[in-house]
Amino acid sequence: MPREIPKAYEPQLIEQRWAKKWAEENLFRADVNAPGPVFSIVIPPPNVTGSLHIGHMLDHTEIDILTRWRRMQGYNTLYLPGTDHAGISTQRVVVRQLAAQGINYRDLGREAFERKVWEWKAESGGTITRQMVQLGESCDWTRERFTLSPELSRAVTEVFVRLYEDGLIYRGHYIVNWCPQCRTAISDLETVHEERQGHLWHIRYPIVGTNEHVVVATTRPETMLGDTAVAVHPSDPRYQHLIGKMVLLPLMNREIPIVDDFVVDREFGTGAVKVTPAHDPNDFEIGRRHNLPEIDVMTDDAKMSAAAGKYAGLDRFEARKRVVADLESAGLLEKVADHTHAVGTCDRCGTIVEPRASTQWFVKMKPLAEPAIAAVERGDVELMPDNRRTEYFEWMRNIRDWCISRQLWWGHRIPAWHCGDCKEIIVAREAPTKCAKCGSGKLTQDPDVLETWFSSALWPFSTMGWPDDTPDYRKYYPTSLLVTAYDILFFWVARMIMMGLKFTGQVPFKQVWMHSIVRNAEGQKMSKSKGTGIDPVEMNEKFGTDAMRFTLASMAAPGTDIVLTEDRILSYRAFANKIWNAARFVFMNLDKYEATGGETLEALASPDVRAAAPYAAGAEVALIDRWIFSRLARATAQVNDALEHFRFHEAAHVVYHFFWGDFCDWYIEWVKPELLSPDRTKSAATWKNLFAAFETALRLLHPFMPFITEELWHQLPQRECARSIALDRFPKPHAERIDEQAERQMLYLQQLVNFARVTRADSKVDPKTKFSFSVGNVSKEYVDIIRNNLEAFKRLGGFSNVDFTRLSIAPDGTVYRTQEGDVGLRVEAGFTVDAVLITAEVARLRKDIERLTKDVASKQQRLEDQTFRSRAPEHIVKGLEATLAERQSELQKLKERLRTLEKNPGT
RNA sequence: GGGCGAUUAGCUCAGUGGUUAGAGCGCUCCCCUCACACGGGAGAGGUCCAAGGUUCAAGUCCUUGAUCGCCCACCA
Repeated sequence: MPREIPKAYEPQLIEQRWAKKWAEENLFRADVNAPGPVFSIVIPPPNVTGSLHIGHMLDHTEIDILTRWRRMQGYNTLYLPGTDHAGISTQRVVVRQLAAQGINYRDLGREAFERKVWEWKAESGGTITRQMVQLGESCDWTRERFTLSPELSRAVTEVFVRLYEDGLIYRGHYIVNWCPQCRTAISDLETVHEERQGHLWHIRYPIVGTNEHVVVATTRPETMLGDTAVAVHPSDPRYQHLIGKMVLLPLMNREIPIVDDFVVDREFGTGAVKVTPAHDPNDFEIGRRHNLPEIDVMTDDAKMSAAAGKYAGLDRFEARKRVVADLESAGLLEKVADHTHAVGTCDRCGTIVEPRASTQWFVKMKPLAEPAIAAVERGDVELMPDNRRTEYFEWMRNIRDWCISRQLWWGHRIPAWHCGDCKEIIVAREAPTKCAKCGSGKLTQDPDVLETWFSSALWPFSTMGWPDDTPDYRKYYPTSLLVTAYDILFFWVARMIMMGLKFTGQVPFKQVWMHSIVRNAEGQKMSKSKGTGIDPVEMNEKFGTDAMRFTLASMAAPGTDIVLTEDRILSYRAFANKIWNAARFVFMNLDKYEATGGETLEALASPDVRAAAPYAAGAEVALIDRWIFSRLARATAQVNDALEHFRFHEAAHVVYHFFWGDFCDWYIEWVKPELLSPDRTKSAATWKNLFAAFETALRLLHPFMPFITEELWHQLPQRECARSIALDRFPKPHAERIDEQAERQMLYLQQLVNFARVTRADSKVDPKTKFSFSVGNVSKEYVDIIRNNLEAFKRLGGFSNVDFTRLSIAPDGTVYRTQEGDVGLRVEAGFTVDAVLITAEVARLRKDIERLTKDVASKQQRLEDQTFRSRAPEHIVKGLEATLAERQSELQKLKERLRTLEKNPGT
């Protein structure tokens, strides 16, 4: 029955179909009872608000390639999908949406708002998982997780309570980074420092009871409204006499002391610093040491508060202008200098963060960090690439306590209750009914939620059912590998290691592979919101997911960031098209073969066709078949090795060149006529070999291009694992099929064919022009090779006949060149050599001679060098000697050829 | 202020101390040959950022510098 294969490869027609089927059939469902070593991997959970961007696509491509590869190798595989509730991001999205409807979320109230978010999540929260299904990612959808689900929330509460009980969580009043837009505290990591052009204002503070003043310098003049001291260095001679005196705070007319403190840098500014304990981390510490009051002069949304006197109600930057203007008119502004400094901005919204004293929950990190450092030092967790280890250690050794509370409504509510009567704080797994201390029933739960990364830190074990001891947990934890971009090493990876060790006593994953970030042509991080990104969904629709995956894999070399361009994707789409058409060739010929009564398909389709390859038609296996299976075995081994080491680009490169270069350009072209040969023995053997090679190549390609390989696989008359190629086995490296001799001999024939093509191209004759080929002083081995492969050799080289009778190279040859050592050949062409050929040939000869002469000279010199001979390993010296001999002989022949041409330009 | 990375063909990038430094795209020439013009064939194109050093041998290791980029950092 003829197979219907559309002429052009159209990924749109096949990808959706398979994606749907794979998901519907739960094809990639993990089974704890299945045999094989475990390969488990949890997805870095994308934001539930999100849609797939190019970074996810890279991440997921790498994960899916590895997962499919391991699965095909017989591993018990789990790729666990899920999403993150993404506290701030999600809340912002819904707040904005409500605002668009004219609703202020605060008016709605907490519970109603939370309901709105859940509604929103139910409606539009699944975008990214839908996209993942469309991409055909081989994850187990029955195990999909969400950080804010009841199950995972239970794990979060458990962790919080235990950390609190262990004294590792505390509530305290400190300076935190406050985002006035998100109206919450954010962690140090969520604060992005940006260099900004600003000013340094020098302000005179009059000293009480004198006509003197002290000049302080500040980048944030509006905070002076909250100043409670001026500080100088204890041993600064300029200010010794002022320590202990009072200054009159301008504009506020408040008397504040001059204190001495070691943190003051005498070199900076004037050496005197205004102290605003409520709005600066340094000042906060000074305030603590000197018992200074804190005056918070701002509100949650960074307007000036009542404490700012007449500036109350102004936006902080407006207040800055007014304060500066007022100081100036009071004659208290000494000077304004340009000053570049780092300004903290909110990771999520870009708003300038306000350092602000506030009461928050913190995790004490040192005790958690120590074992996590040790685990990486021991190699229990392998961080790769290696240079990331340094970063990790550096950060972990200088780790600071982690502010985990957020003034948001969307997230895990902190499991702490405040007693309205005695102010006791009760941290518990379940809501208490009365105060543990005073028995009061007036308990209110802490309003704050935990920051998103707190629950993410538990992801590798919370997803496995922890704190229960579940079969999944026992089977798949610790996970085998984490694949993620390097930019969340601190946010996520480090915290997972700490939490994993603390709560499971094990590392959460054995290996971490941190890949690069994808950038656009301008080198910026791709971002949908900035419009600078390549949208992977669009690209997938345009070029196909397979092409997109292959492109990303081919560019995923470690070290540098990836710059993605459309023409690159296009070239891998062409590769997919090539695969498609190779398959068409196979299938069309198979139809013809069947129609002419060829061997039954059963023979070809037998499961062990691939195991027993290569096949012989007669007494011996043909050179071409030995060769292709050797190449295939080599490619397989290389792919395995590359993937073991996360060298996706190398693996992609290998399969690309195997399939296109070896399989299509040479193998298929070579065996073409034999497929329909009337000699049934021959055609049957050829078919078996072609089948085995093609089918194996599809399996080799499958992890990289799952859709096209699945589609074509199902057109094959194969029987084993008929359900999906993804459940079949990955090719074996078959070391016994690697055949150096066959590869060398094939290379020789390829060179001869290539030589004929060059001659044809240079001479500008009709490409169909046939040459007659004559063998010169070719050794018997190679004469036999030509003889044994005569049909293909003549066809691919375009030779009308091959003359084996001459035993020496004729001096009147039209074209003459050497290839293999002493091997020569001669081509007689049935055309008149014209000037173009001569010119081209002479030019090339001269160039080659020049290059070779230099090369030979340098090699001779090397070999004469006694130090080289005595110190270099023997195989290097021997190799060099052999190469030199080869080059010398080649050079000699080129020179002869040049002389012939010059002497006899007419021939 | 620390730390990290990059600099190789026109472009985007590989390159694991060793013998003539590679790929894809682009470019030039020829070919719509019955799987594929998303194709076939043949080419051109590189003082590997600079200067020193280590080594028998350096694109590769070391030092310094230049340029670009990133990360970390409470200097007002």
